[in-house]
Amino acid sequence: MESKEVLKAHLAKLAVLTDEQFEYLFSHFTKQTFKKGQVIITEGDMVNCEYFVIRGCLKSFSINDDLKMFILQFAMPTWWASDYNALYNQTKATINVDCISDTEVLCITNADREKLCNELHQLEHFFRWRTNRGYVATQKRLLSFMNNNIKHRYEELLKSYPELYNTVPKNLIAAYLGVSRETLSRLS
Amino acid sequence: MESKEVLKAHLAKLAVLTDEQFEYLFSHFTKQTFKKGQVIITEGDMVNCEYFVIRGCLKSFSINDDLKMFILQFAMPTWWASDYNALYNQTKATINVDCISDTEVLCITNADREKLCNELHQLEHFFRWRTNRGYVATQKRLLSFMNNNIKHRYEELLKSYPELYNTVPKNLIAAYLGVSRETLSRLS
DNA sequence: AAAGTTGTGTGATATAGATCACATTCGGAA
DNA sequence: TTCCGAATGTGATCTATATCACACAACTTT
Repeated sequence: MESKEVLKAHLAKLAVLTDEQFEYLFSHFTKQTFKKGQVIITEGDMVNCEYFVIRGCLKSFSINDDLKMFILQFAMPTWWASDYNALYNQTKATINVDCISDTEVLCITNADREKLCNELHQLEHFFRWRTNRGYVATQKRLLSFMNNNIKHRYEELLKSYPELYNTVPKNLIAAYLGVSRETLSRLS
Repeated sequence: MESKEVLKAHLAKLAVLTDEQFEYLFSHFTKQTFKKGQVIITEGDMVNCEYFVIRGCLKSFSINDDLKMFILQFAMPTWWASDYNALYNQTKATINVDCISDTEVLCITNADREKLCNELHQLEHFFRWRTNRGYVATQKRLLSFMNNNIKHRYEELLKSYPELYNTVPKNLIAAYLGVSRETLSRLS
């Protein structure tokens, strides 16, 4: 399936758009490809775009003062990624985004998204629901952190995203779960 | 200031609405008052409404298998609260909401919010941005959990919400920060 | 004012997970 | 095919925080 079709099918789940409307909004996206390990957003830089993953896998992450990495999000195909704090508030990035594997994305600027949301009520509806879902998912993750032990969280993660088990090295899974790779390895 | 004025001023920060439009949407809200300790949402129940706090303070929280409470959110005046996971997906509540002090709220049903968002593009815009902010705030909290020690997180919280220091007992602050009250007490 | 209830401080001990150290396996590049 | 770095497993400590236990202060309620 072509990237255009992937986006169209994705939008159709939450928004009703005519073909003309879709063609119009699609003209605001640009296709980009990256190699494994390439960096897309670097801490400290300004952020202008968000990325819709077509193929491959991204991670967004931060490095703390002790040089420990924490992964905020993996982004598999049909997921969106950016530093939303920086993007929405037009401030410098506080997180990084890079490629876990060779990746193809569709990219749209913050300004274009806002313009399109203003022009197309249905698109504003789509983006409201995308954020609603992200908000609820992040709250759930916070609750899981506080309420469940690591083993439980690991099993929960693998149940929700079985594809991660083979795609993503264990040290990255550990960085997502917020434990050391040694502890993850000892789980069972 | 009357509750109607509070909501109007709050909406005006992100949406442009005529007086008629505001009156129309306000007619969908109902005013409710609760006493300190009263429960608004109970785990396991269905959730139909979300609440805009006018006066007082709410907390949303979960209790895990070890009977430990984790506070997902405090809701001070002009904050919104509900179990959004349950509300958006029309499933049973997994968190509780109750009153830290005597509280007055404006209440709107999920169905009415969706209806109004569909009728008024500007309101959909408002709710998209409200969730955007909530999403970013929750991500920041997750990052702070992983990257900062308790003392740092406590100071960060008091800097962001100094009113909590005198309003909310320390055991609840501990439950929000995800530490025992003893550890919080030993901090400085 | 007495009595219960809720909130807070602090010592002693227990424990989950981090950290350090090293061995082993695996997959890609020369 | 060999070599090197990345990924993984596992033992031996270390440490931050939880847990238990108690004292006391600060409120409500009667």
